[in-house]
Amino acid sequence: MKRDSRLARMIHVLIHMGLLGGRETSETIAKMLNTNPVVVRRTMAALKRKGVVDSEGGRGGGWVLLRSLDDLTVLDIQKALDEGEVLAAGISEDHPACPVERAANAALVQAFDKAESALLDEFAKLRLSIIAEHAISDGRQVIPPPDGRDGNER
Amino acid sequence: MKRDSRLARMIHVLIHMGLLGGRETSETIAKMLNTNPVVVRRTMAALKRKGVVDSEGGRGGGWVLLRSLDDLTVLDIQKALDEGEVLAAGISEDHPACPVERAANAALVQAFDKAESALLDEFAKLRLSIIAEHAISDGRQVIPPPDGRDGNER
DNA sequence: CTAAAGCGTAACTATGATTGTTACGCAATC
DNA sequence: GATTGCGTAACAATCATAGTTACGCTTTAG
Repeated sequence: MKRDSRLARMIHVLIHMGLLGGRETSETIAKMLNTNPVVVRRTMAALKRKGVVDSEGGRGGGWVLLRSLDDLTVLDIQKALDEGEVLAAGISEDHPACPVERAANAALVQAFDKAESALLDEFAKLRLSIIAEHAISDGRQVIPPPDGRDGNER
Repeated sequence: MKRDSRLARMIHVLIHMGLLGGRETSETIAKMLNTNPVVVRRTMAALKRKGVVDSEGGRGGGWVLLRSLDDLTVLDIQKALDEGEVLAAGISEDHPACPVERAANAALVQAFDKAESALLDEFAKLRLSIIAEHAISDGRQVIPPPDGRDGNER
């Protein structure tokens, strides 16, 4: 449990939902992510607020994808999750009045901003539909283990 | 205590050392960073291993800068600290055999790599001597508080 | 040669973030 | 009315950075 994997997990799930095309319960999605339903609801809630998915309670309920995979980019998901900074390194706040600290921070922030722009530009280019196509052509190469497991069960 | 601030702190310290030009004890440096000497030694140890600074024990000991500010870039410090990944987000490892997860991760890694390249490129452009110059001209603008404090004491 | 100054480290605690888990309330459907 | 499923609160587990205390070793002043 080291880095933030919410973006990766949500992309994974949304593509599955787009390919399956129906309604998935948190329980089903939890199995895709090898976790439990509460974690799924927690993260999907952000996507619901931004209109990417919707949920219905009660019998026969679950989650539906509101937009097509072709209409979603990784950037859309990143923004919908509104996590904080994307970069792991940060500035220092030991002596805010020290000119040296201020100059060092200013230089770093400038570099971080350029990197973040580059990242978001790349994210904008990544359509979920394209990733789905790659998954399908990759899936043809993958020989699943006889029992359908992948060595990652509890 | 949120993000990794070691890079920012070390740049701050090295510029001070370059400007002062002498030998600084961990105690003195700790005051610059508003922390204590053990934290300083811990982080400076990495820079010592890479030949950026050297240390001497015993009376009159302390830390010396081995290279000039003009010969050091932020990238040099970043590499010397050999921290792990620079990016906060990561991939998912819930079902390594799932083609969708694999495709999603592959797309993300590609984007992360480009952003990291951009960041390191920027770091390579940032010479510590330039940052020091900015600090000096900024320092002329800053009117220090009468008692020399900056509101960040313990 | 003794004492003080400094680095080098181990060990432990504090803090914060994500993730995992349990429990319970509410809505919808059979 | 019983089951299914979302919505949340509350709490524990895990991990990384940072802070702190303690002790050993080396160097130098006197």
